[in-house]
Amino acid sequence: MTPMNQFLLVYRKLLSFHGPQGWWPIVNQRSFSGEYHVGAPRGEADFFEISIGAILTQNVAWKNVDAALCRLKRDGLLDPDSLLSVRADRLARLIRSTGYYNEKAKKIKNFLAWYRGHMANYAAISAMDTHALRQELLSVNGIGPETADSILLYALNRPVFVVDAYTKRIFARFGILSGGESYSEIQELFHKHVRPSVGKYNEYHALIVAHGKDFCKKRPSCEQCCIADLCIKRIA
DNA sequence: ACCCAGGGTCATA
DNA sequence: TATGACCATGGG
Repeated sequence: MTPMNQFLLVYRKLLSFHGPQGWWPIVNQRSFSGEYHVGAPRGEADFFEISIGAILTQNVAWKNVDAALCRLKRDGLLDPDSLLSVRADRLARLIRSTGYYNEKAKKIKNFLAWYRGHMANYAAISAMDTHALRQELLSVNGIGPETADSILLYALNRPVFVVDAYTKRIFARFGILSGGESYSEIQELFHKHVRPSVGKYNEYHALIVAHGKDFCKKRPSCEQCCIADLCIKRIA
């Protein structure tokens, strides 16, 4: 009997301990197979709102992003044409709560320029190959690997695993990773060991973030942690 | 008064 | 390629 895939084992433990996280469009219904149905983003509006959210949430708590998105909606600005025409300083003021607001206002403008430029409209994007699309996103100044993959997974329903600092920290703590691996090396491991599934990748990343905030912080507190038995470097 | 949050870019060696 | 400075608010 082969030992259970560690990546799947951790997924199951995190899911049963924390429960479904309800990140971007999720229905949260259990199917008979035990999978979660993820509400696929439908159309340009979902794609756009999730992409802007992915940019705004860089290195900041989601709560602050939600407030900013609400302000943009309130002023009727959360669509491509409005955000293209709004002045950068007004945009920055509206997204103040997300921190780095001047940088992020530029990033949003850069994303929009790409979106409206060189044939990259929604129909073209939807038809694009995932790898080519990822390269396109990475070419936008302000969109790095994690944001690009978040957009691919959560806004465009592509089976791409999103790696973040928690992922590295948690998996290094029980010896699957050394801690020195690159983003793409870690991503390849997940792609290899977790069968491609938009729903599972969606939930897994959200669970890792939830777990990281509660337990596997920089100053860890492994008591009551559902994967404490897997931790090699257990502190306190 | 710290520390951290659903990162990324740029300059430097 | 690998660090370090920088961006900056809000909550604990």
